Amino acid sequence: MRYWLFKSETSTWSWDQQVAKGDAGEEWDGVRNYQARNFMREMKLGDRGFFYHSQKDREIVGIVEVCAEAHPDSTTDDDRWDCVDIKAVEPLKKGVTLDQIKADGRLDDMVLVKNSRLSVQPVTDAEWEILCAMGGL
DNA sequence: GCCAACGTTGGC
DNA sequence: GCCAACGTTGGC
Repeated sequence: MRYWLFKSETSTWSWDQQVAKGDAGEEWDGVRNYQARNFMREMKLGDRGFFYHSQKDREIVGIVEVCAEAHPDSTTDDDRWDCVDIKAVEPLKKGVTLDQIKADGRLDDMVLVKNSRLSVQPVTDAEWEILCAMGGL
């Protein structure tokens, strides 16, 4: 299984909205970036990811699971854009902020730190372990 | 609200 | 195929 990170601005699509969808999950649509799309195409059922709130909060708030592999994005007719569906698994006991991540030292190579604009990105096994621990899981 | 970084578009 | 112009994202 591989690990990922999904970024969303709170006012656009929040963790609470994701949780409200339950096990049915929801399309991670609206991505119009080739790198992000390519990562979604690599995702497999059961892969897990962090749900990150960008802009105002800037913290990882929960864990999600891929519940549908890449398919056409229903919000556009442009066949270049695919997306996956994800469902909420559990919230972190304590959110992990970008400040904490930058201060840690072990996480300096995270895509979140190096390429802050990429909205869907891979997370390594080591990074996953560290972040789960920081989140109280 | 500003601006740096990045990606995309389109003229040549 | 290069690169200038433009638009968007997201940290600060």
